[in-house]
Amino acid sequence: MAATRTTRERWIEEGLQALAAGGPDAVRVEVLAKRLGVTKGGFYGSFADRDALLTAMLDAWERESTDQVLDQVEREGGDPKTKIARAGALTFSNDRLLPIDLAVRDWARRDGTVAERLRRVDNRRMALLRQMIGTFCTDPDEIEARSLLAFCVAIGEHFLAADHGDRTRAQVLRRAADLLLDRPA
Amino acid sequence: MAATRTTRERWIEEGLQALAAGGPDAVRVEVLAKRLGVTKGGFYGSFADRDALLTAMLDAWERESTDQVLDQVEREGGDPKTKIARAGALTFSNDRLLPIDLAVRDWARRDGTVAERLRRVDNRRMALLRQMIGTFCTDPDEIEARSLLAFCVAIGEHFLAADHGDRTRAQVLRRAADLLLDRPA
DNA sequence: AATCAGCTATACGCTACCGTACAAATGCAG
DNA sequence: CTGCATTTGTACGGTAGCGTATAGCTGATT
Repeated sequence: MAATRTTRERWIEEGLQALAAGGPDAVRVEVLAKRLGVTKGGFYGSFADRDALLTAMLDAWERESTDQVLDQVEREGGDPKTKIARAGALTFSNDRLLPIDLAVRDWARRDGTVAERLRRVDNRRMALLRQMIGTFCTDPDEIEARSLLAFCVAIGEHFLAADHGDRTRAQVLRRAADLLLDRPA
Repeated sequence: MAATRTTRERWIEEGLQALAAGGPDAVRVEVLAKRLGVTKGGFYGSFADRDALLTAMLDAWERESTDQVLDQVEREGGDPKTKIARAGALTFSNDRLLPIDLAVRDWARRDGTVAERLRRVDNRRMALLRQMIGTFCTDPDEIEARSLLAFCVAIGEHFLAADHGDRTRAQVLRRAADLLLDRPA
């Protein structure tokens, strides 16, 4: 084969960038082509249509945000708190994955199949959070509540525009994490 | 004048519904016209262009989610906890306002002027939260952290797809609220 | 070097929109 | 009832995007 697989991945990657920057409506074949420095001619050799690209993008995103992150966490080892902290950092402090993640979340509100994928991803992340919070908290209901709070703040933070007076957002977040993780102020 | 003002508001309302259902890209003049049972002919009598409608929609949303909610809360009175709870309910349990709110949040990530409006709205809501949490918490840093947590969970909840085993989302949220508001389990 | 799969450019038809122009309908003021 | 302002329908030109067809190019295999 000549050079099949390089380009298919480049369409997906460029599509994910467009998704992150402008939502699913911004994923336009001709725009991606221009950004890749080609015309859309070859696109339909790799994908049946625009929808097939969107599906492939979601496949790539799902794989990258679960297995890939979890594999890396396991490989690097460490105690539970360290591991979960690293898993969080790999997703929510990742300049590449975070904007895609947020875009997918909004997309999921309008598309059932996207919501289904997001559910799979979020369930794996919640499992990690439960595990981490379970290291210092015994009541299962409270573990669940704290995990939800932690997840919601990790996501919701980016959808919130409020100021905090003298404090920076990062300072307030640090204090919030202290509360959730039962660390003394 | 014949019937100028009735229709302008109907365009805005239909636009907000479209925004809630499909994001800003779904606000299309010809689509709204069809849904209103007219053609787009009259649209350009009320609005210079599509962008003017988007601005008017944001004006209406901003007014409705701040002054209007706060006025109603003040009118009905009650102690601080009751008032803030009602303010929250008027926004986040409002089948009309909530989807618009979420759509605006995603929009704000991509548009500076929208982000600026959201900032104004969120700051007023945060002020309410601080006030409520200040009734039982004295450390200002902790008030800020708890307020942020509360706000993030109110928003983030809707961008999260995770399950909770036997529990319902509502049950977990109740327990999370207990934690944030220092209510014993 | 010849071959051939697979990318690339170009051109086409089609649809959905935007914004404009203008004539017809409509409904209120006097 | 008449006149006038405003809305409405229709038609138009223009842009952007999808998906198809097809011919040209390119680089790996033989």
